[in-house]
Amino acid sequence: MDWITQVAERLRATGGRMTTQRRLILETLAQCTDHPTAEEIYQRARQRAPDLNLSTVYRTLRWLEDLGVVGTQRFEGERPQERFDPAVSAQPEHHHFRCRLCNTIIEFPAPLLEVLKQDFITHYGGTIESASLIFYGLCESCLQKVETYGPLSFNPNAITGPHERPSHSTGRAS
Amino acid sequence: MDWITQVAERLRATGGRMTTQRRLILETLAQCTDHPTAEEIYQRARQRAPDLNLSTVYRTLRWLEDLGVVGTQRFEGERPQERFDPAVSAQPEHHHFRCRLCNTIIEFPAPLLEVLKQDFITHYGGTIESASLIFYGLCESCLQKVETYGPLSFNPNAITGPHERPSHSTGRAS
DNA sequence: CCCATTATTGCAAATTATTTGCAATTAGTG
DNA sequence: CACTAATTGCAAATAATTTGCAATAATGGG
Repeated sequence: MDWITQVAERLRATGGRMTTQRRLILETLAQCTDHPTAEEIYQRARQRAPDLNLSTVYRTLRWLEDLGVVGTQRFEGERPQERFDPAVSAQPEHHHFRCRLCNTIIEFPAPLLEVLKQDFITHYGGTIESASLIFYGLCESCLQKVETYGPLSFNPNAITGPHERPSHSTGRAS
Repeated sequence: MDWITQVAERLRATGGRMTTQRRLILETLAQCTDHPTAEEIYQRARQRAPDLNLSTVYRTLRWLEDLGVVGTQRFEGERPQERFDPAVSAQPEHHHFRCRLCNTIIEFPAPLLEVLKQDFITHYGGTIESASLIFYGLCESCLQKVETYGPLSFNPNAITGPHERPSHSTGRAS
């Protein structure tokens, strides 16, 4: 039984219905190798069904999130939007590296994290149900480029001082 | 030299000016033991200067963020808003545990994370410049309560099925 | 110590991501 | 095939955050 049928089954079990739109969104997700935003998923799915609506995409994504079929991530330095991670059901515990220059995301397992969790509980008590670990840095290929050509001028995280932020200025012409 | 003077100095160094509002916001931040939202900082600061404006709070916070004086965090399951962390300059590398029931945040150091970073680089190359680690679970005191009284009914993360999300419904009366 | 320069503020309006009410549609059931 | 309730599309509502602009205020120089 393939992934979509599996999801459909879980859906039925709770009184849900498998619709054309939901199938389309599931198929779109199945083809993703990245971490798209709701808008991106909408655009990709829309190529096959132009009258698909963005609300439907959001509703479907929230539903999949509740089902644990997709995960959500927020990355620093981005517009305050959510990215969806179609890979959670395949590899429940994976984490993310994000390249500050090319924005590539690398998913990696971190079994050692269990030790960190245990450490935490030993000190503070309680229980840990889930964990989110994100590394930020340069991926190998961007690192090479920087080493070859020197620091790239469009570095989005460059600190420019208090009154001149890269994207959001204080409202004065510079 | 205290923290505020230090920040002020860095500000001057880049052509910035220390204003009443900025000092007020800095003082407010210095008293925080939690991770407030911009709105919360605004409300607290406003008690001493009622005509302070929310935009000013945002602008000041972004400026402090660029300076590395405050950090920002987004927690799962919250409205898509940012929380600000006044503790970053004091302890640059600390991480967060968030209790799913009482929302308490515990900050903890994780020296072992260095091993994880090294692990990653060994496998994938590149460099790691920063890391964000968040644990979600129950804090010791909520765990006790749950063990004593049974699962709490208001569990905000409870999975309720596809068509009935806790907060955002699909638009149908249930 | 006052003035000029220019960073900063307050305000209101704009943006952006996301959610929601509702009438029309449609999947699944008998 | 008809019925019922889940789902959709649409448009409008929220909510967090940013921005343009005129007015204000901090600093450096006379």
